Amino acid sequence: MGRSPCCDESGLKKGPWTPEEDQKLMNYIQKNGHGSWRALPKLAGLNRCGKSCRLRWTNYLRPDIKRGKFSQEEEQTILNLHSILGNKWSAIASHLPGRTDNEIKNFWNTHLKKKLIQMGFDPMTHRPRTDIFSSLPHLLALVNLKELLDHGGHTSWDEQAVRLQAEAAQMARLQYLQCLLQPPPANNSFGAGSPSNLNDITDMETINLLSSLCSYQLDQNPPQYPGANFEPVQDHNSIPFSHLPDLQTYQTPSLNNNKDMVNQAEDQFAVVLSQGQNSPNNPWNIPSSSNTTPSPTSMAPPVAETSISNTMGDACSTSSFGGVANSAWSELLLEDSFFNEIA
DNA sequence: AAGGCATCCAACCGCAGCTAT
DNA sequence: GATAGCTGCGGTTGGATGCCT
Repeated sequence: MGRSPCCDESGLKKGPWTPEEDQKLMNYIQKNGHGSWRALPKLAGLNRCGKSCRLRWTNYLRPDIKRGKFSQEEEQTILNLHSILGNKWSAIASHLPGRTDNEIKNFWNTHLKKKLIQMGFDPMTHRPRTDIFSSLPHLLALVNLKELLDHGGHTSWDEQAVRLQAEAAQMARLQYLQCLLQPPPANNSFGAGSPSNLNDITDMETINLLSSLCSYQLDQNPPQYPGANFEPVQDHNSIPFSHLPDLQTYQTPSLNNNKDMVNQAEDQFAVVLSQGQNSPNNPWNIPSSSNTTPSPTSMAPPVAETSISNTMGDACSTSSFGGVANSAWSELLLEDSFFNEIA
């Protein structure tokens, strides 16, 4: 497998393109097509290597390139596709007309990745980070500052630290549970401990987590996730992804009945398990269509995921965890109000 | 106003896959 | 099958710009 020597050749210009060079390249390609990139520079009268010409054309000069800020829809598409495809920028770009792989890659690295990290999600797996406790000192500092500002510092540091540790543990449980409830990407390249197939979520640990989660005393001293003090959403139009199940207002008859919540969630698992991996209720079914760009009306998750997530949402809205632990967590990354609170 | 720092993004580098010989 | 050449892709770099002190 030989490497192209073109860029190593001396005497060829490198660096930013001048308007004159752009014009030469455009004129040539519009007349003749690019043909062989290696031969193109000479034919077009450019002192560049073919690779540089190709890059300049595909990333900048191509007439169908869309410029400007990424829309929220595009952001969402990138998030969705990246959760399935990983760093396959060209594949992702093929679903975003007018956007180049380079542009998407830059956008990911400068915006979306940071959002995920700050939210406590692993940008590679799109799942909650398991090392949540490593960020505890930072969270403690944030919340302590907030407490001081809100309440004049009536709570001691130790008391807050103890409370926050309990809350962080609870949140870790929530995130882990949510991790289990999410479908894995196609290549399934997660680290140790991630569920690799449906059977992996049937263990007692999952059920114990559910029980633990639901037995938490939500009505007494509801936990406060730093920066996530959400008021119930009144204006649905203010949510950028209003097509999603509304977790704040969704009500089940068993909202305050922990036992029913556990039963409901376990029943949901049972349905999925009894119907097997190919069940339409199985949230682990990955859409096979190559055109995965979601339309607003097709964004609702599979039945099982919706139901369980709503169960989670009930608990979460009661416990002020709302924005963090629902199954549509990625949508929240785009909700600036939420993100700014965290930051 | 000026210097330092952070962010953005166009462009480069090097590897991998494919095809031709 | 081995080798060479070409293209595409993803990671990284560095200059330009903006922001902060």
